[in-house]
Amino acid sequence: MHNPVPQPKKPTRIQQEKTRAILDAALDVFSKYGFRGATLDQIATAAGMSKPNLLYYFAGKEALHQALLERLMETWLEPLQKLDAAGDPLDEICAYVHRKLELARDFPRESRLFANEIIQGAPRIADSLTGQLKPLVDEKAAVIGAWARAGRIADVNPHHLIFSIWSSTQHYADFDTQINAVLGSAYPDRFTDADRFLEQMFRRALGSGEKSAKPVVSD
Amino acid sequence: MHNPVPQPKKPTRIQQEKTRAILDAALDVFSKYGFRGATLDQIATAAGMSKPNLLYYFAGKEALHQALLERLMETWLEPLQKLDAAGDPLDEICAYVHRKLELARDFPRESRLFANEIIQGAPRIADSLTGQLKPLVDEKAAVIGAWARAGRIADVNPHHLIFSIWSSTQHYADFDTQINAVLGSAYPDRFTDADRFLEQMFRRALGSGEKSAKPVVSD
Amino acid sequence: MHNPVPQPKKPTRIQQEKTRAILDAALDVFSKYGFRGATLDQIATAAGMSKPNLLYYFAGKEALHQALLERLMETWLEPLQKLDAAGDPLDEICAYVHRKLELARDFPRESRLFANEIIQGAPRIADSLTGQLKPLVDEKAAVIGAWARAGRIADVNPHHLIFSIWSSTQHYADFDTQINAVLGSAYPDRFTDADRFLEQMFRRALGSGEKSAKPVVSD
Amino acid sequence: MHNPVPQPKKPTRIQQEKTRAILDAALDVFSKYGFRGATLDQIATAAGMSKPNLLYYFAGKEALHQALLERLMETWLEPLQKLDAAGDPLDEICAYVHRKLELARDFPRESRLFANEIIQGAPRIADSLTGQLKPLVDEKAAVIGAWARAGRIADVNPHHLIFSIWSSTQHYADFDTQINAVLGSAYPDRFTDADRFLEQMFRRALGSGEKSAKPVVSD
DNA sequence: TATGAATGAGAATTCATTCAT
DNA sequence: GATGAATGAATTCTCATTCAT
Repeated sequence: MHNPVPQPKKPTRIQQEKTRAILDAALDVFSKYGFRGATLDQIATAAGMSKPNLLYYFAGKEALHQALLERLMETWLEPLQKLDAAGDPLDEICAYVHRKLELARDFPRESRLFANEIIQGAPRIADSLTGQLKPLVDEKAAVIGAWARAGRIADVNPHHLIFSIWSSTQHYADFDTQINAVLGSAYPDRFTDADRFLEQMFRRALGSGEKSAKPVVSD
Repeated sequence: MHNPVPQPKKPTRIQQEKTRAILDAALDVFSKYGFRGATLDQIATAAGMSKPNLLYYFAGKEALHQALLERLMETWLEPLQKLDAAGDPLDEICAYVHRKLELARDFPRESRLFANEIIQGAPRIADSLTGQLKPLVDEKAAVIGAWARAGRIADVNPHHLIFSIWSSTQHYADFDTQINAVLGSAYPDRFTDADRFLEQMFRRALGSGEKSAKPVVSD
Repeated sequence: MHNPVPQPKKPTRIQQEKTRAILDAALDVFSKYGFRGATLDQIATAAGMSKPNLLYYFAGKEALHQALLERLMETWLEPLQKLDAAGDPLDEICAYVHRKLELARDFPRESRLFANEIIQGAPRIADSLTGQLKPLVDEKAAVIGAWARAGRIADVNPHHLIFSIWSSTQHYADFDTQINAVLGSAYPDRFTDADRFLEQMFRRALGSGEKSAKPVVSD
Repeated sequence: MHNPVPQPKKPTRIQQEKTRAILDAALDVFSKYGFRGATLDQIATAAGMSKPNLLYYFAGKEALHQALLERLMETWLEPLQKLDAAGDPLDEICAYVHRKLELARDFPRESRLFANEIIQGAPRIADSLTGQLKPLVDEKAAVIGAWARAGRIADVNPHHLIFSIWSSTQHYADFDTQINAVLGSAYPDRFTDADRFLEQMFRRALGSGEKSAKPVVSD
């Protein structure tokens, strides 16, 4: 009965623009208020259109949220996918940390949307977690585990290492408000410092002890 | 107009019990669904009473949420307050990590309530952040900074160190669903492994290089 | 989440009255406009209360409609259930016709509600049709069939006889508007004439030929 | 303001085809869901065109429904019009029954559309009922009445006889769902049996008693 | 003609809060 | 203290209709 813009062929220019505008507005609102807290009114207003018009492009609130999450998942998995078993262990891991931090800096709304969803039990994304995320994490954890067993990095639990990378980077997006409150808005360039700190931390934590090839120069 | 609890002097036992039950139920529901997603019906049912009865004890949804957050703030600040400038730097920091992880394990609902609030811009807790949290963090950051400058720990940015401790520990409460999805429900005792991993990580990251007093033997 | 008047014990007086008023109003409106055509606004207004108040007693439009249909089914089956295999065939059948016509006269709204539901494919009552109605009809059709085979009534198809009784009696309720238009509102006492006509018709149709025991005196 | 079909002179073939398609689709949908329950979306989809396109041919939902009813009325009156005062009374009446049953078999959607309209108070067809239907019925009732007074058929109330013919035949279209539920989908050829039954019934009911010219042999 | 786009007027339902007992 | 009853203000979603091309 609903007519979700039948575009078996090619989406019109106007469709693309509107869709983009809606998704952007929805990301804004959902990431700020959560699924239940967000209202279509807010989103429609933010997207510069009427509510029925918004519903002309997306079947409903749920569908809109879903569309956001789906687009998000790819972006979210990509940094870890790039972790290369053939690369230098420490460099690979630090590069991963770096990419994740960039994501937090450049896509904080996406990060918060994701965080909101997970915190509330992932009712709308649970499948992707076990279907896409888990296999990828297991695969990369195996890579890291192999590095550790080979003595190329310190002997750490790979899964928990990944968790600590996730949390310490995403924190800058998700808990932005708190960081602002603590650092003050005058604090310049928190991401540069965060990047430096995290690289230093993970490099030292994982470096195989005494022979830290690349001594981190902090400050 | 509203008469929260008539006698400020001695709250009846019944009053205390009811209040306790309501706060517990509210914590359950708010932490799971967020402020807007939670309904007084859910909370009242979970607390085993009628909605009007609940509203006899708390002036409204907002007030109930506020009460939870206020109680929470103390608990939340305590571990950091215990960080002792006079203690051994590494031990103090590791003890802090440990206490935070215990909080995440023992009070995951509180952690999620807090996370929900922060992610959504802390509309109801902003004052506490700048009024209570910031001063404390600044104070302890100064302590850590002094340790670093004295060469007693590695030269790290104290604020970002604190952020990384917060995030990597709270992650086990806030992103519990995701961790479950990745580790599988069969994974035993994730907190033990997390504790071991985090201690190892922070000890290596902060240890002043070659003379790591307490070499952590994981596994 | 919904609190459909938790009356595990005994419904309050006020509950009974309101429930009664709502069901009555709903019958009015549903029978006149069909399920989709009826609005809760209409029903609530007709019941003399606000829409949310109505929804305090019934979980929703669907549930309200369902409640009506369920109450209806009993009433609707009763006349046929009374058809007694041990009675005089013609008398039994004529009594059934009579009872059905009385129902049409006294409960036209119920009849129209039922008709509306059936005409539209019985989406909300299909189960009752095959679960309750069919067995009963089959049973009574067997009785009639036995009478016919025994030569106690004319040899008619019992199922189609039942259909003709249903249709010719319910017609006076369901097609009331049309009958009014044809007969004019001045026509007195259409049910008396209908009763006389139907009794005559079925008696002659079923009477075993020449020896019509009870000659019908029409006019 | 609205320009239904510009050229009243020669409707294009395309116009005719579209109009036909729309009316057919509308009949489908209206007869199944009632006026309020039907949506233009459904109808447009069923007619294989867009909603605005449909509205190019018909001024609105109301107008479309009206158009259907008007076309219907002729078809609906025809069988009764053919009742010939000069024919054999019993044969004429049975032929009428037969034609009505054929209509029910061949045009069940039309029958249900009509039934829906009447049951809901005929808000959109009341005029036709008193303007066209009533005169015709009165005329034919007079014919039947004359036959009865002349002793050519049993002495029955002509109007109620007509009602019983209407109801017992249309029942097979309008209450199709119920009949299916009772007879089961395996029941073959219900219209043949219905025809036999109804002919038998009306012939016996109207036959002038002892000298039933054409004894009906059922089964 | 035809259709993608847009919308205002409902309609169902939810929910925090108030009232009365 | 406690609760059944009630409601106004949303909030999501539907749908007939209109607009612009």
